[in-house]
Amino acid sequence: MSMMKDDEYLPLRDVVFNTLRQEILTGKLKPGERLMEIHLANKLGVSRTPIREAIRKLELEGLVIMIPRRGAEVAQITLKSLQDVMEVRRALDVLAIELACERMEQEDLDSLYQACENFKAAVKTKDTRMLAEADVAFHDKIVLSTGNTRLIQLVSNLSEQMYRYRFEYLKDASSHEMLQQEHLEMYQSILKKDKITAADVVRKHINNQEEAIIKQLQLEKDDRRKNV
Amino acid sequence: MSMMKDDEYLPLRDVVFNTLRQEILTGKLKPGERLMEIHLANKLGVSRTPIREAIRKLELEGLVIMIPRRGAEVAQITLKSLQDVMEVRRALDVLAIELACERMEQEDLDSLYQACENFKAAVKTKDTRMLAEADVAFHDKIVLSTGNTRLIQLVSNLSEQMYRYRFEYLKDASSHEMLQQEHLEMYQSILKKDKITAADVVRKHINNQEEAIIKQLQLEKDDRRKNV
DNA sequence: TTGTATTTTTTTTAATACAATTATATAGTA
DNA sequence: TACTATATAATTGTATTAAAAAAAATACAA
Repeated sequence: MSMMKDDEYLPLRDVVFNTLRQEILTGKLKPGERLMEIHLANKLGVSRTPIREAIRKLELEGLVIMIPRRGAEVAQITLKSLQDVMEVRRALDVLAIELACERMEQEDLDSLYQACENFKAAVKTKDTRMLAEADVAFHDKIVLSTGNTRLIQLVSNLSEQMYRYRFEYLKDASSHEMLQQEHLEMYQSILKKDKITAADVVRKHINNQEEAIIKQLQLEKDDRRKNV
Repeated sequence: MSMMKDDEYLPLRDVVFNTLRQEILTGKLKPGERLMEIHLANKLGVSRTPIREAIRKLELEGLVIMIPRRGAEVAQITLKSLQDVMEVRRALDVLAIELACERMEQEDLDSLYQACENFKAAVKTKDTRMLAEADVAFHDKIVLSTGNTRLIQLVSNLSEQMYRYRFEYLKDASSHEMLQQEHLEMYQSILKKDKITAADVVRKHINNQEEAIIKQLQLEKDDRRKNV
């Protein structure tokens, strides 16, 4: 009698997909690094088939670049690609918060306030990982409240991709206070159903992040120049 | 048949991907229809491997729903899914035209005007296929002029998905004049670099389309009720 | 007839085998 | 040395095979 918790079955291709995705987002797999099938298959203890299927999905997500008959490699992080992502994210986050102003129920609002508080607590701990999670949780609540499946999917995708850049940036403690303040402003404007202010805050929020990340990228570049 | 230039080599998986995608978008493959590997492999004269890889990509695009160990089927068209897509598209098309106002060069503007004229010509022919192509061409020019790779990818994806709904709707000749008029207004506002008007026209454009498509969906529903 | 086991078939999943292509190393030549 | 040609190895692309699971068909009992 197998005590079946078999509900949690995930095809190997999806396990591989999630694994590779995570490694790319956190930087374990570096930009430009080649994804060789046999190599990955051995490393993960599976055959090439699920590896290939996972790579197809990563390709469509833009995390991986395919060159026919040469294979896949981790997409580069460039200033341009960052700006492209941010431009789109800004538009979608503005849409999300505008819809949230229309559609959030009292229950959602309470839960959003709680997320604000959680972020505040995370700032105090200075644990980057917790901070990142609290930040994601806050933004997720807004996007989820729109009820728009497509939007939810796209934003979660884009914002996860940003972690390729953002994770480093969150280590800079000087910005934490500001993030916290902006979260509160977002909450308040949604509470007042004030779309215009809400949109402004979001834009400011994204702009700040973009700026901070660009600074980070610049630093890395300088480092490379010095150290190599 | 190897009459294709070696430069234009496309892996079978991509050929299959494009083929299936097109069949879903045009409705040859109907919502809910199962995509069975051996069947498709025989039909397209390839092995199952490229079929599977193509299905993974369609899955990520949202055109196909995967049920583990049961297989893939064509995603359903519902009023909700249409509204979700349109909500996102509206935001991204507004972004695109705003960026176009900033970034279009004289050359691009001329080419956009040409696209307007082409659409006008297509309206006269009353050939739905030509009309659809001319419409896509016009919108593509705007999006491409932004130079934002990510945006280009997302919009092309979303707008193609709309063809699942829109193709039928374009058969309704009564809307053609209006579409043509709206294209011209877009061109003119980009020419004047008038973001606000441009954004308004785009919103109106999308709203009109959404409305028309909803009407179509409603009709189909009524038809089914009567005929079955 | 209805409901439940049991077997068979179909289908997906995963691994493996083979072919085609590209990258790399080596040897020969000017 | 620099360059080309050729052989060799590594890697991707495609097909096939084998295993696992689900669906369908069948048989049997109430």
